[in-house]
Amino acid sequence: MKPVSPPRDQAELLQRARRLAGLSLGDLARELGEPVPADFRRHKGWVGQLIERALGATAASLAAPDFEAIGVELKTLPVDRRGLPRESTYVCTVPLEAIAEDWENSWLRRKLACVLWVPVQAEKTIAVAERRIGSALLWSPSAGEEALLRRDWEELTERILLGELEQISARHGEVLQIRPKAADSRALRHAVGPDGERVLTNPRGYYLRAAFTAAILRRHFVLPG
DNA sequence: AGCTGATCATAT
DNA sequence: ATATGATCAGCT
Repeated sequence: MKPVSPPRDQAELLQRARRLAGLSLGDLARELGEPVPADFRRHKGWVGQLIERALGATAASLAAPDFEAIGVELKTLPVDRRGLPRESTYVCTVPLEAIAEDWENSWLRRKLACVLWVPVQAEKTIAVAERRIGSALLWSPSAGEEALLRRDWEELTERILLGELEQISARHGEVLQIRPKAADSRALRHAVGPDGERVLTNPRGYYLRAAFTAAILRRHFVLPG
């Protein structure tokens, strides 16, 4: 593993990310001295961690952005041959108690304030080492995008506060959804119950629907700059 | 084919 | 234990 220093500013980060465009995962793994898994069944975070190292992410602290000094979060985006996202994107854990926050101060909003999206081919018919990295884009939510996120977040948060978490499924939310996020379905966490009591439930995460990240990619191709 | 609920590895 | 990085795999 060759260490890469953190980028000094956003321009340097973007420049580094653009260099990766067109490289295969095998190329980049070889540069970094990393073995390439045959599939991701037991290596689900492999691509993200490879790109982190390549760009010099400060993987030190947990609750901070990937590039702490310049306030940028890194997300790889698994795309098909057409360049469209195949999967939803995990954002952060859903707080289930002690939720005394509003949208402006929410964990979700902070996480999404500035994101470097790095598209990576993820079609299973392409061998992992042959999958190519796409052109990265540095994104902050537009007013419209933030309004959509906010509406979903406020609706979901209200239901959690009312103790209705068990009634929330992945079908709720237009652009944002809540799904399980844990080692397995036996993992438990405290949450607010229907009568305000403490109950145990599965940990959940916020995910961006693939249609939403597809719109982000589209916007950047339509509106360059 | 797409989506939802479940799951896997690693670091701290 | 709980956060990070996500993809898997069965069902509709």
